[in-house]
Amino acid sequence: MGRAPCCDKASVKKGPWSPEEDAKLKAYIEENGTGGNWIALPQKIGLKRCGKSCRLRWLNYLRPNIKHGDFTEEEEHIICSLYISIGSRWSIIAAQLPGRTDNDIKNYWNTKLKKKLLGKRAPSRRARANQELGGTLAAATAGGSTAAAQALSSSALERIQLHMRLQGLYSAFSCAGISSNAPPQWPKLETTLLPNRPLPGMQPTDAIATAVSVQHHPQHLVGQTLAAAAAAASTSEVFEAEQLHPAAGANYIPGGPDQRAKLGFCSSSAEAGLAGTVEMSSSSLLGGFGYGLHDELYDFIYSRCDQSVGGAQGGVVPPLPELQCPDGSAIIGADEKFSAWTASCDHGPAGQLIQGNSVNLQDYVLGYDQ
DNA sequence: AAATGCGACAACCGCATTATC
DNA sequence: CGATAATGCGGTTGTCGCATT
Repeated sequence: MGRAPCCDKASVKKGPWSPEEDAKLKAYIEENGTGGNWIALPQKIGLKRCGKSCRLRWLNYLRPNIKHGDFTEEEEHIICSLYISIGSRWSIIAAQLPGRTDNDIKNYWNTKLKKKLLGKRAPSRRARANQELGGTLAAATAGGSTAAAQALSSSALERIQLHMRLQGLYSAFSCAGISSNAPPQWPKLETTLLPNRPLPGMQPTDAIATAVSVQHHPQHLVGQTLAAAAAAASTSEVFEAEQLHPAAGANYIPGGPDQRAKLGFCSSSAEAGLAGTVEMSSSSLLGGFGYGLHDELYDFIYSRCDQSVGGAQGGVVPPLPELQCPDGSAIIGADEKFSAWTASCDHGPAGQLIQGNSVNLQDYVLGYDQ
């Protein structure tokens, strides 16, 4: 037997909200609040709407201080950085951008930012490229974990591409001697793959809990903000753990160090001596089983490396498998090859944004706190 | 001028989680 | 402690307007 519907579909109005409906809902909530019961609210005020619909309308459009459109460059930075590190956890990302809703950010990412950063191509070419990339990834693991590569979600591929693109761009700028003294602004995705990682195929519940580690400068507020966001995302387990293991700092990942992978971004090496750490466990952030994108990446990388280069040694990130550029122009493997390729591509505005190897979240946070 | 394609965005749907009884 | 209801969240769809053919 299926789940009971939250409302009577037949008697509920759907589609765009009228100004009258908006006014009714807004007036009631401003005066009385939601009353802690969205389901009953529409009946109270005579709206033929589902409670969920009312909630969505209020949260996304009617509540005070909502901003729409015109995302700033700083906001784009934050969205990209967080997307790389935690994926499509839009509510958490939205928590970093006051006035923005998860729906807004999601739409902005899907319609603009993704294309901007991953490169906009004609649909047919793009579709072909994705197909080729997927096929190449699968082929790269032939004889090994082909299934693991094939199982790599489109979101994972997207983030691999974004990561590679950003790193490629960074390398290109570094090689050119640009911005050597400029403040770091973009994340360098730091992947620390620890040894003794269980092999793919084990039960999800045994899978490694991946942690996103955001290290920050002591006086910066980003930690507080991230902490608030993470707390809101029910990651209190990690924070409690950190309090219990203060000495462990950034290296503490619940569940045992020998079965952990860490994938995230950190501030520049010039900011070494970091005092605070915020960790978000992928077991809560990336899915119920703690088996999410990072694990997919790990599976993919290691299913290849275990055979070809003997796996990771000493926490060194193995090179990504050889890939064919989406336009078919080159076979790429090592970062420098990809850098050369990306440098030759049309990066659009994103290219102007890449200047360093880290992200200065505190600047944005301070700005929005004003 | 009409048809078609495409991008942007609002809204819906279903699942997961949390709260309550 | 289990069942049920309410809420939160992310993916997907529908619709509208603009651009192109």
